Amino acid sequence: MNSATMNFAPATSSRLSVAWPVTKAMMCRPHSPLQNHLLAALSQEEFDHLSPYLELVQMPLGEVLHGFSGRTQYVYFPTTAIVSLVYVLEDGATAETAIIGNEGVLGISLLMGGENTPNRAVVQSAGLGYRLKAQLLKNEFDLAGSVFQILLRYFQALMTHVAQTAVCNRHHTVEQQLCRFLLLSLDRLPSNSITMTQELIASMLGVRREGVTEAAGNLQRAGLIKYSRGQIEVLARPKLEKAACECYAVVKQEFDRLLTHAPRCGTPHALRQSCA
Amino acid sequence: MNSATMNFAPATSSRLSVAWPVTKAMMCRPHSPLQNHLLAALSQEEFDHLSPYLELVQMPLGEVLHGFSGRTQYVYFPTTAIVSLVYVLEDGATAETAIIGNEGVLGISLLMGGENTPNRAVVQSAGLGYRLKAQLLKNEFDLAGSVFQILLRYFQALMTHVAQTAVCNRHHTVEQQLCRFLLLSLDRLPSNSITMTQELIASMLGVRREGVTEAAGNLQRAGLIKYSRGQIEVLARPKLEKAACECYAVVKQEFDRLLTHAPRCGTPHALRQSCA
DNA sequence: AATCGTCTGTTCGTTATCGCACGCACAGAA
DNA sequence: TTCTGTGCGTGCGATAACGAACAGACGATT
Repeated sequence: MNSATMNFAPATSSRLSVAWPVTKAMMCRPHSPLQNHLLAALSQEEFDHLSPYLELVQMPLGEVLHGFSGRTQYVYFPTTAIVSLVYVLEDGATAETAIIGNEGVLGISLLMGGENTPNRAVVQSAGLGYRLKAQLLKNEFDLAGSVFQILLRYFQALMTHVAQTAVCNRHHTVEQQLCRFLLLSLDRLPSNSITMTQELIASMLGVRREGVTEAAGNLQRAGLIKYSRGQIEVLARPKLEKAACECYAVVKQEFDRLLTHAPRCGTPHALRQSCA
Repeated sequence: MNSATMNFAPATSSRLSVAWPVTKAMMCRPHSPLQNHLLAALSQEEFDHLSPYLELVQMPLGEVLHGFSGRTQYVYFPTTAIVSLVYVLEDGATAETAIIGNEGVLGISLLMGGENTPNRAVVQSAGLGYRLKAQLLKNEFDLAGSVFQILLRYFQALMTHVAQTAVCNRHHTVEQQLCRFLLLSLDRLPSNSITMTQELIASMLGVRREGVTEAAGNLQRAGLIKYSRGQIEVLARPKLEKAACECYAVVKQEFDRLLTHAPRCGTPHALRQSCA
């Protein structure tokens, strides 16, 4: 078994052994479902219809939101949390195929006919999010409307993301992929700081922990990042973008292209309407 | 530049330099749109609505059905052809992220808001297919209905396929991936024979031609396959399935699960109605 | 202050794949 | 038949990543 896979191997447990707490910094700002771009992109009418059913939930590091066995009943709209779609091979080896943060929704495939998904969704960065009974959204979905259009656009962008990841896995070095990963994570976080151990990153990228150590060491010596015990700070983002493979830009551009009507996190509700 | 990528490097040309002809064997059987599983799964009413607009087209090897530049106006329903979604990196390196044959449709992402796709679709195995002006299907799509449900299920299965490929790229050997590739191709072909050079397979898998030569040689010595100058014959499919990584089975099962209502290729039209 | 668990740094031998080069075999054309 | 192009086999050094083992460094707990 690949040592980089140990994090997700204990399928019987729903959590990793380590969990970063939800800090006060995460809580002090007023939390609103509108921090999730998809929810923010709904029309006023559709949002009002769903909002009574949105539950604010903590999403601690390592929580497995759904997997092979559990019949998931919720879709999750992360606001400050980041979730990874992790495929688990028979031998326990893992690899991330997509990152879902405040730009997206987790569990959309539940709305498309399947009752479960062939992957696990693991919280990659602790934070908050809103969950919604999947059936409620499915009702909306079945009636079509703008919810429908938005979700489909998102699903397409997600597909691009996954596919680009596949190519990246084949052709790019660990260091390039680390840069891509950090940038994609950064785009879904409010600060320049990422809370994530090298061991966890390794299991996400599907490589050895030592490989991440070496790549991260190079980036740190070059002054692009600074890190210590699970805290990674990005010092020179432009340089990081140059050090990354093109996969990052491709995915980002595709998301921007497809989801430009979704306003950024924190846009006031009133303003939002002018976008419609 | 990776030598395995040369096949798709000349973006100015819409074809590879070599094209296998559409043989008489491909033409002698009566061709019907119902050989495509998605078309066959439509209700009688929806099928009748679309069928006047379906055009039978040849799909010669290497034809680029759509890419970055060309605004594609058609969706393609292959019947005997196989199309690969090929992602092309900046340096010209290529990797396939999905295979589309008579079980699916090419260009569905055009219906979901995007006008182009971030990949190229290259005919991997010459054959026939039906094309349809994308706008016509989009009209159906916008009105919802069972077309809608079917396409979404397919899209989800495709997503699984792509994602599994990403994992496979990361963790499995060339030989395992070759087996997976052959099996997935076989499932979309009527015989035990695959017409494909090792060079082409290499560019699909994103590996060197020599790597395919070595892996294929192993399989041939073990009696699983027999090949000569672009003709690959599968002699022992069960053994091939054992030699493949689990990615093949995962993808196949997911397609079966999501698309069980789509009858097999060649099912008479009358029978088809009983499935609705 | 001492201890312990976790995170990170480093080394070493092994392996898979790469990139390149060359040679052979077969099929169709001259 | 001979020539030529294409497909396939093989060998070789280089490289990236692997697997394993261990050492140091830091933080939290006692």
